[in-house]
Amino acid sequence: MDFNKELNEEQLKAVTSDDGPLLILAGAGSGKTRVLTYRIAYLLKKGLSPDKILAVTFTNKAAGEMKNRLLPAVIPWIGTFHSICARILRREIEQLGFGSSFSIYDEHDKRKLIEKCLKDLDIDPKTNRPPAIAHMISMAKNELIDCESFSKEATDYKEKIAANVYRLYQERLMQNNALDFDDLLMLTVNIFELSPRTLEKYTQRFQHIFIDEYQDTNHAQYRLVSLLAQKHKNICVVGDSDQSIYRWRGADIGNILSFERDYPNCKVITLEQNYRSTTNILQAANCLIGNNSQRKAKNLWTAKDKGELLTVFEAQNEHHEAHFVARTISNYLEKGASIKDFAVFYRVNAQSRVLEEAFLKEGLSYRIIGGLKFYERAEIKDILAYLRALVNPNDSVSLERIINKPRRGIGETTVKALYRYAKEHNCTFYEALENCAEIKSLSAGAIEKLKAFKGLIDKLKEKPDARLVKIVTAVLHESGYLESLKKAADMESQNRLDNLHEFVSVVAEFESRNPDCTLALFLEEISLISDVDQLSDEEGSATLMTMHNAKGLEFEVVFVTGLEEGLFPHSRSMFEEAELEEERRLCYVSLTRAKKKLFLTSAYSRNLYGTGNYNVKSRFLAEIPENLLELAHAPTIQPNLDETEFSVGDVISHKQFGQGIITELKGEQITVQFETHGPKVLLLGYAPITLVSIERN
DNA sequence: TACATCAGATATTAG
DNA sequence: ATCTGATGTA
Repeated sequence: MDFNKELNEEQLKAVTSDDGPLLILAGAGSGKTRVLTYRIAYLLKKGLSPDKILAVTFTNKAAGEMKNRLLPAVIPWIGTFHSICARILRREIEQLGFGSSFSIYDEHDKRKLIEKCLKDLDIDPKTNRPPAIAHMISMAKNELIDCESFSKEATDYKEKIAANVYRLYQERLMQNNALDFDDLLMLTVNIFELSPRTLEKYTQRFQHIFIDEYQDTNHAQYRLVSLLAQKHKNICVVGDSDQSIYRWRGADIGNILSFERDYPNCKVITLEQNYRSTTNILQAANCLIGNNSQRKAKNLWTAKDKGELLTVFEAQNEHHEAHFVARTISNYLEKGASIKDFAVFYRVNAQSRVLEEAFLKEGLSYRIIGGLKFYERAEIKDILAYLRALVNPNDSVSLERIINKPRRGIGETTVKALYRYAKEHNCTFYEALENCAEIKSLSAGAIEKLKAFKGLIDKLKEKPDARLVKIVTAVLHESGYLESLKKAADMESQNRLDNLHEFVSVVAEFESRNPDCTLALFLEEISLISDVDQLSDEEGSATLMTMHNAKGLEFEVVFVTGLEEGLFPHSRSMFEEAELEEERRLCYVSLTRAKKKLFLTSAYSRNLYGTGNYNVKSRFLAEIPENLLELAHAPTIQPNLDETEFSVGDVISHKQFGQGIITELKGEQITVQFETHGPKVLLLGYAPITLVSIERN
């Protein structure tokens, strides 16, 4: 690393700045990752020991990249907040009464448990929706509010209900020796606040702390950082308030805005030169974000050329839009472009399917980041539940999941009887299973089946030191899981078998990377994996992902799709100013991912979740100066209309524009004179129209 | 008592 | 499209 050669003046200042609090306000594409890694390298060169550093990144992938760049130094404490907290908790959580082999519950497990709590508290899930309650609990945890204080401060009816659920939910988590994602943060803070000795151990160790994407930290993370940094005050945070997009997850933009107040003697360095995008792209982004009132103005600039204009395409519907994207990429490829340089962003995962279809039709290879995640597929969750149950027998959510998978004739009534027994005897679900013979209400047959199940678990548990692959294959075979899928012999089961096969190779691969890894550590790692973590630097495909996942990435050519009111900005976030501004920041993040060329697409009509919508163009399009935009000429398409043929003179009906008469037919283009909207050119095969009457001479 | 089947509600963004 | 709850059946 040649600091003087590879860094600009401000970057160099940031890298070589003295000890003490340091705030780096880094605009999009201003080289913040580089600055962060170089600063760490600089400190190492000055003699700082690598194990005195704590570096928090937003994804594990970013952590991996940083590690690679810093080779040969090995920095043991680099990771996301969640993975670092999990690591601390494995060592310290016994202070709070949990066991160190706790399970980590994902959103799905959490929802199951909350639904169960509602049932036990006799709360109607129709009037008190589990997701809403889960959200309230999650927000409370992010604010470090425990159920006692939550209960005390609950004023309205809904809050009081949520407070009761919170209490029971927390109780159940403890019984199951399980933590949800929010607990990882909250409990770590709790330990540090309860035990000054423990805190001392870590503040002593972490002489230099680095936090990336500081604008997206929530209160719990903020508190954690404050506690850890209080001793040495060598805290370097990097972020950009214009890129804060996780308010809905508790992120508080105020954390970065008040850093200077929190650390009065801090040094502030602003990085305003963008090295990524063309002037046009950057100007578009700057103008857009200028519409936010809650922000500190800054002037992001680039030395690059103007580059091309941003291309706007207004599609008839989502298929047309997807086709445009795929076709446009094809055209680039014919001219020699490389497919890995293309990315398509969308607001909601549900948009990906149509894009996927278009890519398949066009013969383009693509990969989708996020969406239906590998580890969320039922069969994978099943095998993971087995593994979790082996590590943590208290985990009743996992036990219940597998108790009748594959079918062993243990039904709902039996499971309920076990829960009742556990409650009456104040013991765990597993202990109820152990003592199932004592349960009066169970038939001899049911008891036999339960005993057989418990025997299976115990047998699998016998080899805790075996190799991971061995344990996994033993689970798959001895549980009868594989066999039952093979017997089913339909397409879906075959698919599941393939996925399980893939899972075994994931395990094998993991094991070869971490030779003496335990099952518990393996489980922890995969529950904290993020979507972008799985994004490899693959050469042969375009990337499809949500705008949220795009944070921190860059591509030569970017398509931002679905620029329609109600979708982007999303209907759930367009009526409150703070939420709307977050949508705009999300748009800003999306635009600034592009290096050379940006396409912005929208559709007149869009089918989402099975119902049609007619949307107007997103306000974000209007916020970009017109002189930076050009309209796309639609690429040639193959009309895919077969049943109905149209002729000049026919009356057609369009859901948005109403009735109209066809005045011209030219190839796949039809011109329609609408009664109320005037003339429009629509594309046959994509236009959402139906024939009303035929008027031909 | 377990399980197949069907109708009906429900759906942002994510570690 | 996917999951839940109700209903019918062995």
